[in-house]
Amino acid sequence: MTPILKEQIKKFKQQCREHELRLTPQRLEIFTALAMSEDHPSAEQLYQRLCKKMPTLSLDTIYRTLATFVQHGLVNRVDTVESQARFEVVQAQHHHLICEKCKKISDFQWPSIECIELPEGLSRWGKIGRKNVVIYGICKDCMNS
Amino acid sequence: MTPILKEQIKKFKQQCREHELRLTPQRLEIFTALAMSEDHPSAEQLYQRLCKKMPTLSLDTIYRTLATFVQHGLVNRVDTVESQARFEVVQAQHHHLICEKCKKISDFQWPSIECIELPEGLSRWGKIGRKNVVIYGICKDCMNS
DNA sequence: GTAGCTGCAAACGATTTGCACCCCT
DNA sequence: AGGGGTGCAAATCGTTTGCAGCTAC
Repeated sequence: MTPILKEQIKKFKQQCREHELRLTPQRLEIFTALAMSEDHPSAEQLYQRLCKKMPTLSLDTIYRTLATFVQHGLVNRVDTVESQARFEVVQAQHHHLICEKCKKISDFQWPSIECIELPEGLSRWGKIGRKNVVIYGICKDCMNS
Repeated sequence: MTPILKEQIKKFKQQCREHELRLTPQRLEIFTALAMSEDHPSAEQLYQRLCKKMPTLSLDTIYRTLATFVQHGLVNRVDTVESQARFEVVQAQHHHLICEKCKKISDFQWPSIECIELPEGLSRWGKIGRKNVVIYGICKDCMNS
């Protein structure tokens, strides 16, 4: 358990209190598993990772819990063209690299994009919120195989 | 029928020949409807738009046809967090504005992003392909209501 | 104590598939 | 003529929901 993870869990517990969400063992396990994952897992994948440690946990609870977390802004649902939804713990603003072959999603930071001038006329569209860049490509692993 | 649309259809027919896809009335209608749409419709929406003009057309055919088009690179499946997939005819590289309230997807061009330097270290990930920016916000219509 | 959670099972919506017939090439 | 394409209906997959019992607060 890294210090970063500890910090995330501490913050999670606090956020639960703030949002009046009960801190159940299931929620804690689901959040922890998601925070430890680097691969933006689907609900199904989280279920498979957790059922050893918590055999009574049901897939429905994962779906419900993730939906609750997303609603309260603790977790992001990641946009992909896949049929299964993928999730990540909300962290600092970041962007995604998606390998078109193995579909693996990796994160990267790109703070300077916030300073880049958007095309003019965009402000006519409405209120601009967060920018999210997705770069598609082929990851190193897939290039070597 | 605008000249642009005519041109798109001409190109579409040629692409069908190149990819050895049979040019059926259904495929032509589905492609045309999608090319005329500005709103990145779902399969269901296309179905509703087409069943007046072509009452025998089935929803399955739309799904199958769209999948075929995506496979052959004539159509893009657009990333969203919605349960329904959305589609667009492949055009010049462009990016998306998504209204967080009404979920409407609009296009915008941003050619200069290609010239912007990516964060260093990204090339270590693998081969970089296309960049896709999604900006979330609130569109003018939703701000006024 | 009680409202919010959970687990179960059944329902649901989007998409896919097997099959027989059709029609583009 | 023949194989790809279509329409129909049934199956599948991811996800959601109703309900009864449980538990964190």
